[in-house]
Amino acid sequence: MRCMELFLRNRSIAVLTDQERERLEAAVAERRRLPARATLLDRGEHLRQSTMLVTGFMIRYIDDTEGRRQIVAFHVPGDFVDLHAFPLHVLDHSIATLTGVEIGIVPHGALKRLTAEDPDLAQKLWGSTLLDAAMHREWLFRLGRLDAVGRVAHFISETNARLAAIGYSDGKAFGLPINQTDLGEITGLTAIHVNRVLRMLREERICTFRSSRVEIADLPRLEQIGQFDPTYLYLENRSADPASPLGEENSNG
Amino acid sequence: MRCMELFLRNRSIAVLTDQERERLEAAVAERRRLPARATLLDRGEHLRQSTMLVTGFMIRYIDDTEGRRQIVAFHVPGDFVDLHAFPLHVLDHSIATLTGVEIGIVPHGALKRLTAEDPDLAQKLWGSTLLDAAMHREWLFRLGRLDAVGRVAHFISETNARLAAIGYSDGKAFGLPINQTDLGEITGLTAIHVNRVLRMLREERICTFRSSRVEIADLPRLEQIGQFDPTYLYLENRSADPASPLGEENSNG
DNA sequence: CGACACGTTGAGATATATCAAACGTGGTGG
DNA sequence: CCACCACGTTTGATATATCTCAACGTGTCG
Repeated sequence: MRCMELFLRNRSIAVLTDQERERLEAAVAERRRLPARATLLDRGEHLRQSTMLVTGFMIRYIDDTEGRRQIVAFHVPGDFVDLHAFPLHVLDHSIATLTGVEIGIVPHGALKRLTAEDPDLAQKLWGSTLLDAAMHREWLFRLGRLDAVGRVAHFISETNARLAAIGYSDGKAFGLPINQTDLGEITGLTAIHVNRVLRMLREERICTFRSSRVEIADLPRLEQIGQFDPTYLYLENRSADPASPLGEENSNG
Repeated sequence: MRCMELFLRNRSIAVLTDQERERLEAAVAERRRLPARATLLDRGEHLRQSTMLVTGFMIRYIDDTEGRRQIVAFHVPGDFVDLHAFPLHVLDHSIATLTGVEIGIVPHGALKRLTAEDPDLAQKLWGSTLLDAAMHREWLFRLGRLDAVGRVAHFISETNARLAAIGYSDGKAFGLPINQTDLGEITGLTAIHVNRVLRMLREERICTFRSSRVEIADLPRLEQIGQFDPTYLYLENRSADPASPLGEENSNG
């Protein structure tokens, strides 16, 4: 797949023209693979390039003084994982892979040229980083206002919607290559409590999460428990682009 | 004071040239006052302008289904409160004043022109919205990984650092015009528990918060309890710009 | 002076964390 | 092919942080 294939797919703001997508594709200097559970970069590093996630899953996180981490973002294919390093230069958090990934490297010099030449594209790139900020805010809501079940339900609902937008979920089932510890680091819970929450969701016939696969039995109920309202994702519609050649290749464990 | 006086003051990324600041100042179409505890805009509104906060304090927040709100951002003078509405058009949260405020209104048309003509300025504006995103991430860390005392200590430390950067704190005391309920909505706690946390901080001689004024007795201790590391604020240095004509005018109740 | 917002305190309930242990299960080496 | 190991999951018992409910105090402003 081409690097920029999924970038901003199905987002209502910042719809890329074919030409813009072409230009971004041309800005990719290098394509690389990384193994699962590898650190891409650490907090404080100075960056001269940004990373487009083409396949696989990544996270951004902040460690506390005892080394326990808080995951602050979960990334899916098509996410420009650290585009914010272009204006910011130094990042305040670390980035790691969850699965094996394919990434495209875009040098900041190329971005500088692109954005200087094309203010519309610049604004769309800007907008794409603000989608992450919108997600951060929703995560703040999740941590600050929802209880354990709500948080897990919210995360699953959100991920379902995001994956559906890029053709990785059919709307009720998808591969989610994380374990219960990760889920705890996302939702601010212990892995043990996550386990109990998952059992509850399973027993209530709302949703199951086993061997890296989510199956949603009762989506309305799940979204209601998570108080999930997808407007903050700025999605065009909630189904995948049928032109997008994505099948069942996403169930990686 | 001029509208853009404090914008990006003492931030290590995105240092504005005098000319850039002048241009932004010229883009201000209107200056306005709003009373305390007033809604500036509601989630979902379509915006054609953005708001520079000149004096006073504002918040951004998301309501849950029962109307309890989670504050997702706290804004101080010099913050471009909803600049992200320029690329995003529609916001996913509401914005309100805490105190009476003076604001400067900047039409998106003017921003469109400025950013098209001046890619460097565009990148700095972009960067300024990413500072908010960095703060969101730190807030996620706060909610996800810190206990009640830690969260309150972190917020006070952060606010101290931000206010010091614009000359509103001398490094250990500042006006903070919020009540304990607000503090609970920021830290994901009940007002009652915030009260107990504050008592603890007071009794331990770390910090007091009374009648809208914070006095920090033991800053290292406070910052350690809050695991506060200010790198995510991207501050040039931690003291105020001495050229900035700010005195004791900030203790509003 | 009374009303109202905000702060303070106490007692009890509850959600989540912690500690400890057992249970798969897939992968690896013998 | 089997034994074993590492990792993730599951469960139980107990501890603890925070919430909830209820009441009372305090200051400010009309």
